Parts: sequence; structure tokens; C-alpha cells
Amino acid sequence: MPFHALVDGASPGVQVPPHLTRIPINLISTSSDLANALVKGKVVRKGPLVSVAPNDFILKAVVQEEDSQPHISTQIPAINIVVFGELARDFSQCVSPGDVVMASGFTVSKSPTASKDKLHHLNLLLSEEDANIYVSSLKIPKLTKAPRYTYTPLGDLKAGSVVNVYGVVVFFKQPFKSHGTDFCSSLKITDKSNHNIGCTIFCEKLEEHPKIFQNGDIVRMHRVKVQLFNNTITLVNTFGFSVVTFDGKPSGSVEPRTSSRTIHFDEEDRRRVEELQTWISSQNILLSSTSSVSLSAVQPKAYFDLTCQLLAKAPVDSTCSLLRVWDGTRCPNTFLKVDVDPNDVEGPTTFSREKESFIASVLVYDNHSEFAKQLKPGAFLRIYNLRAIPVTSKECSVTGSHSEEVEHIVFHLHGGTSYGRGIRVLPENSPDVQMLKRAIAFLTDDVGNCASELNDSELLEVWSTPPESLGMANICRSSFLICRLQLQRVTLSELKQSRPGQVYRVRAQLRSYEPSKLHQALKLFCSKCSSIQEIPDDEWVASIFSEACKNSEDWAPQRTLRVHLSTQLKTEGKANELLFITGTTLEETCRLATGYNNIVPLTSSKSGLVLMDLSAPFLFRGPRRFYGCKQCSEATVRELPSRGDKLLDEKIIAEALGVQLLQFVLLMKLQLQDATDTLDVFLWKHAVSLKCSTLFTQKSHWVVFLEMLRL
DNA sequence: GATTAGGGTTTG
Repeated sequence: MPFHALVDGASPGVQVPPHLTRIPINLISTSSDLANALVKGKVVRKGPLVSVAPNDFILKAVVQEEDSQPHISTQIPAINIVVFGELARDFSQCVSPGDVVMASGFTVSKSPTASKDKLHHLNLLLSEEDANIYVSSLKIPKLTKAPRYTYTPLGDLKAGSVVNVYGVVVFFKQPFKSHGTDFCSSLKITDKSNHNIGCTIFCEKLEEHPKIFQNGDIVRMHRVKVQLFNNTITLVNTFGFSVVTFDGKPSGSVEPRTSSRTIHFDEEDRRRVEELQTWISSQNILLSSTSSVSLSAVQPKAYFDLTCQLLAKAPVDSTCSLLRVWDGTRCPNTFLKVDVDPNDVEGPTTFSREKESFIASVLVYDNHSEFAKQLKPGAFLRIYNLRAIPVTSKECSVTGSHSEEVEHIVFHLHGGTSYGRGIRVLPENSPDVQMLKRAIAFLTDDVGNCASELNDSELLEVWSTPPESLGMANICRSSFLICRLQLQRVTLSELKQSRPGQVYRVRAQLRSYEPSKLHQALKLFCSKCSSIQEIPDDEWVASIFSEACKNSEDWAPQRTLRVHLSTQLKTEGKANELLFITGTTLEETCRLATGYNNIVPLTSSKSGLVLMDLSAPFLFRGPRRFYGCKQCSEATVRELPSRGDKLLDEKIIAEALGVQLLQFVLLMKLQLQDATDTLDVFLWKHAVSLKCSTLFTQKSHWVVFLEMLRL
């Protein structure tokens, strides 16, 4: 267990091993002996837990030497730490800013952010295999001494009691100012008992309110009073109230959303949250609100929730503000141009034409216009219960000869809080923001790199980077282009839901690929039995050659190299075109192959000359080697048929020898992503020749444009 | 240890 919680600096059964020696942060260097080094410091910054794969995480934090004497500079030594794997998850759950941690078993790497953050020029890397983290946490004593909470199922609530509950949000309003002293949150929750219970939360401070981002979120409340109102059970917060929320979608990690530093959260809580997540996914739960859609899917007149980034904002009048937002997708409708005073605009006043085509105009009214005053451009928002309003206006034609009706669209967020109308700033680490950032990064890559909007014909140009430049000859490009233009382009999410057997186009970003070295992608493929095998390495082939020599019938006290010529070729005066040799090593065969066109290594047996084990190449030509399929070949050494003037190639030789020739194919695994999903893709065989040219000619943020068959 | 609100049939 690489993660240890120490209470008051020590814990029963857990001790910082005595052989560890503390190293001051400013003395950490690449030449330090880190094997027994212990770093101690206060966590001054803790980044979000980033999930890189199921049960694999990365977390960054900054640790500052707490008790160091200020030396030459007044700067207190601090260093970035990067924690990997489940250790990162444990760290995320148990360590809060302000906690003192000790770490051992780390390695160091150059900090790419040193010039920016002015911290140590190295990062500490802590992997779960080697590193240990010890934390003396302020909250752990509380956590261990805290009473066990009991939670009342929503079907068992009795008026007058004070209870703790877990529930799944089916309706919510953002906190709004009440007529009293507090903000008020209104929500409705449900659980397995299928009761829908209304809850009213009054808190003076916004941060004490439940952080609900969408229906389906899970909420845990401590100390709520059960009341009857209109003969209906409701819950209201009471003294000592606390609330914490969780994403309702299982993501591998359970991250409590709270601003409280002293939250009780243990394995039992994790189990409850996961159980509810499973329940939600099995329920098609009645999430009675508007649905979350991207700009590209907005329907005129419809109500919807929008997750977006704020680019600019401006007041329109005393009750209305304009928000310019985007989400990385393009709305099919053109947005109404809302006139505002450029001096009142916060953020850019204009955008390039391409960028503008991705930006939506949102008019927010009354209380939302007030709320918008505190928003900063760059913030990630979810706007609830927006309405897409079509606006018909008359515009003069280009020639000015007549005016024509043009339909635009503008989004309205009506005043009030009915239907949960409101705006919420989403934290950077929320999965939806991560997704949004990906979509926007993908877009800006296009818009930024290509100077003009990247249309299909330009993409095709990228796509059809001459394969000749990669040494790939004779590939007919035009046929590819024609087919592709007729294919339907879909998102990865749509592709995953589509019917098998269809061919689609997708455009996505390459997230990763395997193998990392192209030559490792090269495999041998048998078109007869469809088997794929690795290309044997030289050591293995050399051992086949030496075995063949030893077992050879004419193995005398010493090895004898013999050359056998084809009688047929001799009569044609082309004896040197094909040499059969016995008694050579791999190295000698390779050397001979540089001087002769075709070399076939043989070994002699009782029945005469035979081909070597087909694990080794059966034919050498210059630097190239050809292999046969062990299963499908019936190899015998035979005379070549007469060919006239036809050039001797590997196919003719293989056929003559009864060898099923193996083809070289590339096999690669790609992980693609777009704004909607990720997808593992296997590229192989002929498809590779073109597609790889695209992959390897785009230096960064590769855009992959594939046709693929949904299998 | 009071008060607030108690979803909702949706202006611009």
C-alpha cells in the first residue's frame, strides 16, 4: 500500500521507514541519490484527478517546504509533484491543500513549467509501484472519529424527524436570492424507493449550496428536516446541514463535489455512490428537464441546456446582456447580429469570419443578466433552459435591387427560475468541460492552422499527400477520392451506434497509436489462411541457419558452402539470376544477396535438397527477404518452369517451390477522438498505405480522415 | 435558532 495516512504524524502500524533521509527541496537535483530520500512539505496546490484510463489517473500538486529557513532568496522552496495510477486517486481523496505530506521512492524529470511557475526546475514523479506518500492530514482524525452516518431511504421519511439522505437529482434550480437573508436551492430527488422528494435548501453563502450540474447527479445531504407541506413530504436543511454531490455517471473515480474541507467520505460512501450510479444507468430515470445538446443539434423553438465556453459578453440594456459562446460545433442556423457598444464588450469585440461562424449569441434577461455581470470570458458555463428563437428579418440583396427575408436565430434565457432556468459556471475538472475543451481544441486546430476554414477539398489535399514521398509507389489516389465523397460523414458517437456492415467517413483527432515505431507495425499475412505473424528477428533466423548447417547430410568436420544452379536458367543463359545455396550462415547469405538477384537457402536431407524451416526467409533479394506460410506451403525444390522473357520475381519463385508467399502488411492500433466519443481503430493491410501517409505527415494534432467499415 | 420557498404549462 503506497499511500499511508498518519494521525498526528504517526499511525499504528504505519511508520515512515527510518532508513529514509529527508532531502530539502532546494537540494533535489538530477545527481542526488534519491533511493532513500524523503521529501516533506505542505500541499499548497492540488490539481484535479485526471483519468487517463480505467483505474489509471494522474494528479499534479505543488508541495512547499513548510519549515525551511529562508536562505539567500526569500522564495520558499516549492516543487511540482506528479502522482500516477491509483496512488493519484488515493492522494486526491485523502489530501487537501494545507496538509503536510512526505514522499519517497520518487524520480525526477525536468519541469516544463519552471520558467512560468518559478518553482523547482525539476518535477517529482510518484508512481504507485515505487513511491510512498505519507500524509499527516488535518481531516483524518476527524474522519476516523466521525460517527457513522445512517441514511434514510426516501420511502421511509417521517415528518418531524431530522435525517441524512442520498438521492438522485431529477429536478433542480440554481440557487436564487430569496426574499429573506439566504439563497434558496430547490431540487427534487429520488432513489430506489421511487419516491420523488422535493428539497429546499436555504444557505447564506452560494458555496454552501449543492453543486448540481445536471439531472442524474447524486446528492448526499446530512441533517435535513422532514416536513409536510400540502400533504407532501419535503426536506429542508436544518442546523449542521451539509451537502455533497457526485456525478451520476460512473467514471472510475468518485469525486465528491463540495467546498467543505471537512467532509466525511469513506468506503461506505463510495459504495453507496457507485450503487446509485449503477441504479441510474439501469433506470432510464425520469429526468424531466430539457436535454443537453450541442450547437450543431439545436432545433429552432426548442428548449435545451447548453454547455459552452464564454468568449465575450456585453450589456444590451438594463435588463438584458449578450453572451457570445461556443462549444466547438457549428449551429446550422445563422445567428442574429446583436448590436452592442464595442466599448461595453468584455472580451474580443470581433472574431475572424471562420470563428464567428461557430459562435452563438445568447440574450440573458433580468436575474440572469445580473448574474452575467460576474462572469468572465473564458469561463465554462452550462446554461439551463435556453430557447432557440427564430427571427425573420429583411435584408437588402447584394445588388441592392430588392430586399429578401432572411431567417436568423438567437438564444434567449428568459428571466426567472422556472424550469430550472439559470447559468452555472462549471469547474475545469468536470468531465463535461474536459469534453468541451477537446471539441474546442479540435476546432481551433483546424481554424488556426489552416488560416481559412478547412473544407473537404483541403482536407483531401492533406489526405492525399503524395505516397511517393514515403516511397510508396503506384497507388491510385483518384479512386479513393471518388468513393469517399459519396460516403456519409458521422461522428464517432454516431458510428458506434450505427448498424454493422456500413461504410462511413469520420474526421477525428489521433489521440494515440501503437506500435510507437513504424517498423514494429510490419507483420506477415497469409492470404490463404488469413494468419498474421511477426517478422522473426535476426537472432532467430541465424539460429535456423546454423541448425540447418549442422543437420545437413553433407555436414563434414567442417562446413561446406555449396551453390546449386537451375538447369532451366542455365539453358536460358541466366544462371546467375537464381542461386540455391547450402551451408551458409545468415550473414553470408545476406552478403551474397547484395551481389545476386535471388538467393534461396537450402539444406540437404536424406531425400536430397530441401528448403529450410519456413520460419526463415525462403528467398533473399538485395535487402529484401520473403517468407512463406508454414501451414499453407508444400515446399519442394523443383526446377523452374520456362518463362520466356518474364522477369523472375518472388511470386514465380514461390509458386515454383510450392511456397505460399506471405504478404507484408502494416497493422496499427489508433485511438481516435472527436467531440463526441473515442474509438479504437485497427488499420491494416492495403488500407495502411494511404492512411499512414496522412498520419505521419501531419506533425502535431493529427487530423485523421478515414473511411471505415463498422464491423 | 426567525425568515426565505413550496418546480411547471415559459415576454423581451
